[in-house]
Amino acid sequence: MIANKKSVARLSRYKNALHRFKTMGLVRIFSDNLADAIGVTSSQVRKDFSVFGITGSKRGGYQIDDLFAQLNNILGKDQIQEVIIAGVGNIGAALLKYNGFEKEKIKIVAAFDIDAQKWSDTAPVPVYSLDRLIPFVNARGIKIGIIAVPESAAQMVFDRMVTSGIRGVLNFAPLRLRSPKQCVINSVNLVTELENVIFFSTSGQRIFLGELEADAGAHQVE
Amino acid sequence: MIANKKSVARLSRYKNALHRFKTMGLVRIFSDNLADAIGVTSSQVRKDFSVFGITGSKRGGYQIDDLFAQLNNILGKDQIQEVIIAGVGNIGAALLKYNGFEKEKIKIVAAFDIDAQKWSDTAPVPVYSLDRLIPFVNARGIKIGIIAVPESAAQMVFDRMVTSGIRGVLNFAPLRLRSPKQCVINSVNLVTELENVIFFSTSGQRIFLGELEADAGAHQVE
DNA sequence: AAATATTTGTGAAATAAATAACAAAAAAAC
DNA sequence: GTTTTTTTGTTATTTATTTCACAAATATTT
Repeated sequence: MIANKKSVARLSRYKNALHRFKTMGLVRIFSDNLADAIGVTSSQVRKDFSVFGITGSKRGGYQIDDLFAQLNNILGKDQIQEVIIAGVGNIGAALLKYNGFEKEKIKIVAAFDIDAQKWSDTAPVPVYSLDRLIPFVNARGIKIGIIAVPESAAQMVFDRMVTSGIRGVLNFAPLRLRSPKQCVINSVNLVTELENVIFFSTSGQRIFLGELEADAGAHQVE
Repeated sequence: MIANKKSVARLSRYKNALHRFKTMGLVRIFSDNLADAIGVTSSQVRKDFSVFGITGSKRGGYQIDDLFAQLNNILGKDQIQEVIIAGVGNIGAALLKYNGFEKEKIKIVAAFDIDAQKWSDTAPVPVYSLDRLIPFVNARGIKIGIIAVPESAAQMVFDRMVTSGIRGVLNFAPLRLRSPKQCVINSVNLVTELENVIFFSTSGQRIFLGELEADAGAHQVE
């Protein structure tokens, strides 16, 4: 099984589309439908499934419930994933309130901030001092963290996360994090994402965009 | 000039690193330094520059000020880009307050929401009824929009944006937008980004991650 | 029950992207 | 002023990803 980042991201998108097909009352689905729903080719869908060992039935397509279960299994949805956030500023606070995670069995169990004003034991998701990050993560065995602190604090926070046993980080700070220990990092830079839109919609680069059904989902409709 | 999404995203990252080098007092820089700063190879840096027609001096490297100006020029930073947001929920509100856009000459000039409670003419960035989106964008000639509304409203909002003349959209709703008119779409799905981290940090996929210095910046440090 | 139509699964081919390699240029050293 | 060293710019190579194409399988129709 040789997965790449894009194929995993697509699995997530298939699952999303699948959910909508299911609510529409469908029971089975074909690679063609999924392809159309997320904007890739049907070959791509089948190849992705092949990579992850997902199989359907020839001529019969895929049973939605079954496919859904397989995707959830691959994406680690058999159990709730506990996640922590460092930084309760604009982005951190938005993620805390965001209700899209819950239905994906992702649970933000705590947030940490340097600002005492933000601390709260009683909030729906408690907010603690950054000093409590390491013991908390250690004690709870949390493996995933989100970095939503300013750039200047990001490396320090990341170091603490890695020290405390976190193995994967979603990073919103615009810099390259470094660590002596192994840790998966996925960085999202909102400014860059917007700059991309600006570049491709204002430059004469139209021709090449059609092929740009890329990672984050950039595409051009005709 | 054959740009792809990744190369444009990297330009943005080079610029960021460059800014830090400049504040450190440096005047010139080599492809090696930039590569190290953002985590790619120096070949990649030079190749990117080559694609966009950026040149330095052999053995002399690049003058930071000059390079900075060229990058800004390519990324359309010679003039302020006016942007609107649809949806003032968690993510929309966070983006409104986010101060990372301003220094990139991106200005959010208005937001639109269906909820009258959120309307305000006097806020730093005014929030209007969604009904005012089309005339506002039309009158001001806005070309870039951000979609931060729930999935169920996203297609409708997108249609209005395209109708009103918007040519590029940064979309946070988890679905594929469709339009009969040409429009650049860049979709960011926060759940998917986090799922990616979870997948690669919990599965035994370590081996392939090293090569995964991908689009959104995912990488694994040793 | 046989014939037909459709869709999967997967290697092969094509395309795209990243890295390596190195000649040419220009600082720096001598 | 010549030699040496270093770094760019670009072409060639390698690696990664997507698409094509079609045999094999199985619903559906007759």
